Amino acid sequence: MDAKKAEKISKALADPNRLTILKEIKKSRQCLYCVDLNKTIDLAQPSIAHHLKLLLESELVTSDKEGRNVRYYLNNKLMDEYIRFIEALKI
Amino acid sequence: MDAKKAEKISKALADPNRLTILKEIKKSRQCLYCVDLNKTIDLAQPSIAHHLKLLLESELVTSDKEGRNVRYYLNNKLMDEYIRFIEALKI
DNA sequence: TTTATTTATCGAAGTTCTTAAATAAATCTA
DNA sequence: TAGATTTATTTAAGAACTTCGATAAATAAA
Repeated sequence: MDAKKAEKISKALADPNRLTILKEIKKSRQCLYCVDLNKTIDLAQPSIAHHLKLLLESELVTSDKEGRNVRYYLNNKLMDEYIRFIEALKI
Repeated sequence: MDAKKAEKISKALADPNRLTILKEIKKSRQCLYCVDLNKTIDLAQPSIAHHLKLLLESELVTSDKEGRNVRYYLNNKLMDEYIRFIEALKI
């Protein structure tokens, strides 16, 4: 992973609501419907949509559509790559 | 590590110049003088001082003074804690 | 087909971040 | 002590980010 990618992922992780979203996806086991987040997180719907978009753009999460719902998944592989980047910073 | 701390570290990592600084500290083996960064990074001195301050506040780096110079060190232990936080996000 | 539900987009306001010039503070050297 | 070097602080401008209301788009349900 290059620094530009690590920067983007770090940015995606640098917000309390986005960290909460990631935890919620994990809690939901494997996937999560967007509509459920609206109940959990105290933000207006467009704000949540915005955060999900950033998470998707960072590729930390993936998604697919099921009717009018959207399912979100954690990208464990990318998280591992990010971890390896941080590891490589260490002495 | 709690989410608030992880958020702060993520913020510290979410900038290209700060990532470069971390790499330079690593490259310098163990420690780095601030004055050397001014030669390596194409930023004004106050900007570099600002980034170093953020890195110190995140605790990703530590420092000590040697005369009028300042030495910077990577905080490997905190990096490990951060890595564990990311690990815990995975499913 | 009309209505309801879910998600996305646009635009604007407020906040935070990045950067650098000016300058101060600390310490070294001559 | 006077001047040079290194680092920190203040202030301000511009860029980027977060948030939400309004609204659009897509699809499901009645």
